[in-house]
Amino acid sequence: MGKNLYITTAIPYVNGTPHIGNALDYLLADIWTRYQIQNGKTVRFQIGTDEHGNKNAMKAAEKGLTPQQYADQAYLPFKAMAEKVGSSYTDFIRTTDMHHKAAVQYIWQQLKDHIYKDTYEGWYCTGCEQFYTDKEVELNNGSCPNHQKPFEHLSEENYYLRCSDFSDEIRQAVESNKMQIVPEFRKKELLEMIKDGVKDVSISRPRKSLSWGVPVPDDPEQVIYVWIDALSNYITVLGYPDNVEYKEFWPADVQVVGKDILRFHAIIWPAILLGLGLPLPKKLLVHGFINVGGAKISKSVGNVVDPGEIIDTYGLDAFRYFFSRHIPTQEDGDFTWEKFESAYNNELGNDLGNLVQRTASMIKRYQAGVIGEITTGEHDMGPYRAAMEKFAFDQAFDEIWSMVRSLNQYIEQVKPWEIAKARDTDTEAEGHLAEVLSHSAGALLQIADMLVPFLPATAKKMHELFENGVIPDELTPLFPKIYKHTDDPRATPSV
RNA sequence: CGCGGGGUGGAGCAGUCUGGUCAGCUCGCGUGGCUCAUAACCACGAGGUCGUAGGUUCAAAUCCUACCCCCGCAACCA
Repeated sequence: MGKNLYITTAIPYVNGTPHIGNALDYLLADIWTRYQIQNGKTVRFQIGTDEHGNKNAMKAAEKGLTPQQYADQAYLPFKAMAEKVGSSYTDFIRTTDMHHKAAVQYIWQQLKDHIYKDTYEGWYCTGCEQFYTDKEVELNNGSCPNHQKPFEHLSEENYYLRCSDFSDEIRQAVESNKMQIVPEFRKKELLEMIKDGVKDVSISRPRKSLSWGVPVPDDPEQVIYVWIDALSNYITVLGYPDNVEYKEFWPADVQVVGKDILRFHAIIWPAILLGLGLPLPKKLLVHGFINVGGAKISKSVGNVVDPGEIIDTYGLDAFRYFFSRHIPTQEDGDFTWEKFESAYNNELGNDLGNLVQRTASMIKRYQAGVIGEITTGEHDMGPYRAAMEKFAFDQAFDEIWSMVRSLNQYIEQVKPWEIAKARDTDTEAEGHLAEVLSHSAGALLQIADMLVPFLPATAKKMHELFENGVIPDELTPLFPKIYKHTDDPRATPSV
């Protein structure tokens, strides 16, 4: 049985700071990974950084560093971010790794039959050192907005990858779900895009316009452009080509990508793989963007949300909770501090946290903390698993929460506090009470199991609390109330 | 007529393929209950012409037609 699974995340360009979109990538992949591990699978989970390109070279020059020196520090915040959101990644790849660079050149050579040289013509700004599309030129009335200089019509030599060689194969793979694009509407979008075939893509730049990158083999005047360099990380990180262990993990089971980079992953990347004679990834999970208060996140608007700030204030599990339940996995989602805090206080605090608290507290109060024989929860895991399999994490949470609600209702119905009182007069009450409480503990353990992929720390605390048979002396609330962005209902109303 | 997604009580959504059992869920709001618990939990309730206008049908949120509005994509924009 194929027990080895592989999940990848897009590697961000290090020119810039990690943002919440990167965090979402890491989080989604991590949830899936933890779920699979919980089910006994072996999972490789890759993350990494894209470190070549002009922008990095320019940044480096500004700081008086070599590009490599710059990259050596610029990738660290991304690594820190992945760790901050609790990503249990197994591999971190940098495109400046020696092995990666060598592998990229090897890949180029393998693709030679599909590579040709051609002349690219377009509008160039000498200030930006890059080409602009006709549309952009038109939009800016023919001169570069950054440099106030007219665009020049230039031509340069580029190597091209003949993606068109693979048009039919790619389309067929998408249509048949051999390479499944999730969600379905992204698949439609893509099929529409490639219905007339896929276009060839330029995969190199002259050294003069791209100084920082992997040289094209046998042509020192050309440097490999981002596509082959960055996309191939998904296999080079596994050791491709020399370490045959890669075969145990490739093809990837899931590749997590943002909606903005779907087409690179669904067109160029498959073309590269097909050219190499490698199988295509089984699934591309396309997630949406996160808005803040209904607006796009942008630095100029000043509505940038720092995942670190959320985590430092509310805790890691609270962050993971909101972004996996209230940001739909496959569509755009909306973040506001008010929504976040309300979900934290009401759902995590009241529903789950309080349930754990009241159960533990009753066991302590009525049975000196001794739980007795725990009845395993019997909730039907089918719908939960189905939701997990199709990356409907919000639906998985709905399942978990319906269990939380049921348990609260159950406790309300059987009223353990009354049974406890009845013990003086009723000889059967003692046993009945023990049964009720151990049933509750069992249900909570099952809830904890379902929370493992999402809220690992919370799940662990719940396990520790109930599975040893004895409730520890000190009970600390799982999610203490925090009112920084919403009104505190406990506050004395000002008259 | 570029392509795709969507418009359901104050907010966020499900239901639409396979018409009736649909007007549902969560949050918020109101009333009551309870006291084990993090002012929590439980019950009940108010609130919607299911974007608009036509049509098909015994019956439409669900099918058909037209229109309005929002959003995404439209290939080198990491």
